Formats: sequence, C-alpha cells, structure tokens
Amino acid sequence: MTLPSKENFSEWYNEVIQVAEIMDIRYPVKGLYVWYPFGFKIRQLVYSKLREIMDREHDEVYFPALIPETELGKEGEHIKGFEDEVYWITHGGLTPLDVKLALRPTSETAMYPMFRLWVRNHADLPLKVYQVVNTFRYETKHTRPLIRLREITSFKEAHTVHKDFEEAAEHVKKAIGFYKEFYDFLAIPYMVIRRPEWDKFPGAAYTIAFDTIMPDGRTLQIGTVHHLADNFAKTFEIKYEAPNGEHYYAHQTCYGISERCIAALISVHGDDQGLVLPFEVAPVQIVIIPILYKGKEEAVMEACRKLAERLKEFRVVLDDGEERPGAKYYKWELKGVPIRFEIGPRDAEKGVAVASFRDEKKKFEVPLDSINEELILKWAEELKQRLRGAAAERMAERVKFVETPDEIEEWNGVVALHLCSNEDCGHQVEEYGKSLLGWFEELPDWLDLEPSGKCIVCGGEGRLAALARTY
RNA sequence: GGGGCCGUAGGGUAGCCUGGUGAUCCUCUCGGCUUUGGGAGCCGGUGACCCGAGUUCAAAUCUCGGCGGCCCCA
Repeated sequence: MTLPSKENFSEWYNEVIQVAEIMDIRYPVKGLYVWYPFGFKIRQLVYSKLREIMDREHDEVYFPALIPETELGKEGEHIKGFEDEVYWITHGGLTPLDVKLALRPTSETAMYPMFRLWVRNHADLPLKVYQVVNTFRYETKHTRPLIRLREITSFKEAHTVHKDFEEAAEHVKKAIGFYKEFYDFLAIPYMVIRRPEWDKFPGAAYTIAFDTIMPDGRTLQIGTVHHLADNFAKTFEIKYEAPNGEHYYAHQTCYGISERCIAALISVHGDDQGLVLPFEVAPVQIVIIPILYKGKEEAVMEACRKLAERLKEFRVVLDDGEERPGAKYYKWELKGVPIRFEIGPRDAEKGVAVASFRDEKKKFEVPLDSINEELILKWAEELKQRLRGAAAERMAERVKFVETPDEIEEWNGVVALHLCSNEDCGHQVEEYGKSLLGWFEELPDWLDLEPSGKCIVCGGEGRLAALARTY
C-alpha cells in the first residue's frame, strides 16, 4: 500500500484518512462519514485538551438537536444565513407536524429562548456555557471528510452572556486566547483574522476567525469567535435587572470549533508516509519493534517486555506480530507514532535500543537504563517544537505580500496586502479569483509583514489583509 | 450556479464501443511452508458487476430515473 505524494494534496488527504483509519468514507449518504476506532481515539485525545481549556471558565451543558421553526426564524439576519441549508423534520411517523422541526444548523436559537429564562438579574451574569454536539447543514458543494460535512459530528460551541458590549468584547479576546492555546498545543500555526462586515456570522456584530493554510495553499477556517452584541438578546428578550433597578438587554458572544481541527492536524503535519502526530494526541505514543532471529527470540523479547514495562505510563505497543520489521515500520509510521524503539539480538546483548522519531529519518542508540518518563517527555516537547517550526516555515512560504492587484491572481496561495475598510475596495480585490479572509487581528510570529500601509486599491489608510482560495 | 467524467471482490484495474460462461491481473484477507536490522517468497482458499425500471430469447455491457463519487469553470 502506497500513499499518493502529499504534492497531490486532495488525493493524499482522501487516501490517508481512509488508510490510516481515521474515517471510513464509504457511508452511503453524501457528506456523512464514519469514525473508525483509531480516528475516534485521536478525536478524544484532541478534544480532552479543548475540554480542559473550556472547563476552566465554562459549564458544560446539552441543548436539544431539534429547533422549532418558530424559534429558528425569529432573528431575521440569522435565518437568512442558514435557510437554504437547514434539514427539516416534517412528520412524526405518518402525521405531518403542525410546527416543523429543524435539525440544528447551529444552536443559538435552541439556547437563547432558555437563556431568557436563566438570566434574570446582574448576579446571573456572566453566563458561560459550552456543549459538544452534532449539527446539520444541507451542503450542496463538494463534501469532504472532516472539512465540509452535512453532519458536523462534533461542534464544540461556547455561548456567553454579559452585562454590556465592552464586557462581551473583553471576553471575545479571552476566547481568542483559549483557541490560541488549543492550536499551539496541536502545533498548528494559524492566522487570527477579522472577517469583513459582509462575511461575518449572520446576526453578529463582528467575527474573528482562525484560518490555517493547507498544503495546497488554500486556507481552512478552523475556529470562529463572534461578538453578537445585543442582537439576539433583543430578539429573544434576554434582559437582566441591574443594581440600579433598570432592565437592560444582555450582550452575547459565541465561538466554536468543529472537527476541522482534526483535518488541520492531519494535513498540516502529515507527510508522504502518513500521519505525523504530536505526542500528546497520538493514540499510540511509542512502538517497540523486536527484531527476531531464530534461536535468539527469548533474549530479544525479554528486553522488549522490560522496556514496555518501564514505559507503561504511556500508550505503548510492543509489536510482536508475524510481519517483518520493515513492514512494521511502515505500518506505524502511517499511524503517526511519534517514537519508535527497535531491539534486536545485538542491542539486547549491549543493553541498548535503537530509537527514532516520526518526523526525522535518523536512528540512534539509547542505553535501556536511561529510558525513563523524563526522557520521553523531553523528546515529546522537542518533537512538538520541531513540528510547529516546520509547519510555520511551510506556511510562511505559502504567503506572498503583493503591491499590485495583478499579482493576486498569479500566486497559488495566500495573498497578503494592505487594504482599507471600504467595502468597494474589498470587493474589488476579490475580482482576482480569491476570497477576502479579512484583516489580521494580530500578526503571526511566523510572518514578517508590515501591519499597515496604503490601500492597494484606493491608496487610503490600509491595514494588512489576506486573500485566499478557501475550503 | 454551469459543464464534464465515473460507479465491476475490502481497495485498485481489465472487460462495456460491437449484449451471449465476469479475469490464470495488482493489492488486501485467510490457511500452510519458509523468513525476519526498511514493505520477503512459494502453494492453496474466501470474496464483486451501486439501486430501480425499461428494451431483449439473453444486460456488467444498451435506454431512462435515483443514489454515490471525482474534476473543471463561475
């Protein structure tokens, strides 16, 4: 079994997802895919980090998957943004329903009627909750596993309610911090970008997005943070009584990450051999491969078992299967195992193991006595730094700063430019076949560009913006 | 939104044009022998024409519809 080269990203992605047993893409409904056990383990390991971050400041809740048409339709702009992609439940058995039920495309309209009941006075604020749920959208474009789905199987959405615009705005900054911590943990570089007015979340005051760059130069939105102001509060009558006895509309935020974070994890770090996973989220962190020769099996196996025992606090596999060693190397490289030990008769005699890391070709000897938890954790951290550095370098190569509009079309990747906030100028740069992601909210440390300059269209005051083909 | 291509064992292909016993192909899988420091070899076995309707003595093959996949343009 040979993977297509990562140069052909689309092919590589489809193949690696299947062959590394992340998702089974053969489920017979468009846009729905099955999580294999191995993929699901990665998902759990990744999400437990996000849960850890969220649990510090939010309470986990669960709201129903079905939303009555009457609630979904209340906020005018919001429903306009979703109406052509909502799945409807129209019947209970054979009986037509009086009020159609929507399969949630997102949960604002499920939650906010209840927030109205939960929020009574200033002491109830701020309210901060999150849930991890599936959501449904009737996508008509190409669907892709983990990237464009009709059922998002794990939308990790947080919703907060605050006393005023400023407090909510402060919380938006905090939420950006949560997501930065999460993606730093995964060693995935990102751009924090303020979406244009005309491309923000329907019903939001403004939207800040996390975009990463895929190997083919297209960008992937891997997280969004929205300031909802009091738009939804007014629609759903979410008011509180202040200490002065007055009643005010609350201000809200919401932010979410889907399984696109897994798509980014696979795509950003993977190589021609398959997955490359950071130590913390690898279902198998360490594999030990015995090199067995006839008559010497016992000494080798004994050394391997001892090593596995020393490392038992990690997720270790001792692969004593029938395959030859080379076949095992390929198999575990495909699965992204960060650390590999080999022990053969020579090594067992010398009291060493041959170690190698998933992201590097070289092998080296380590005395068995020196292998302990501390050493492994040090290697894990170094691995993460290497992954982050390499990924940032590759992404930086995919970004080009341009000073004339003609260059936009030629560049196969992300185009950075200075642009004013005028909507006409924004639409004009989009004429060259790329979408305007928006303006950099902050500059990534891996990009060395001027934060402001003259607008490429009108010459006015401009700030650094990005254009790209998007997923 | 517009256009094109495609659906045959778990995966990949040939066969379709010109209807007539689905292939001694690659891979995977199972059993056996043999082997093991970067995808071993030989022998044997299991396993398939997307769904529905139509045309026909006869459909993987022709026609229509559905479902599913891929690519290009906007």
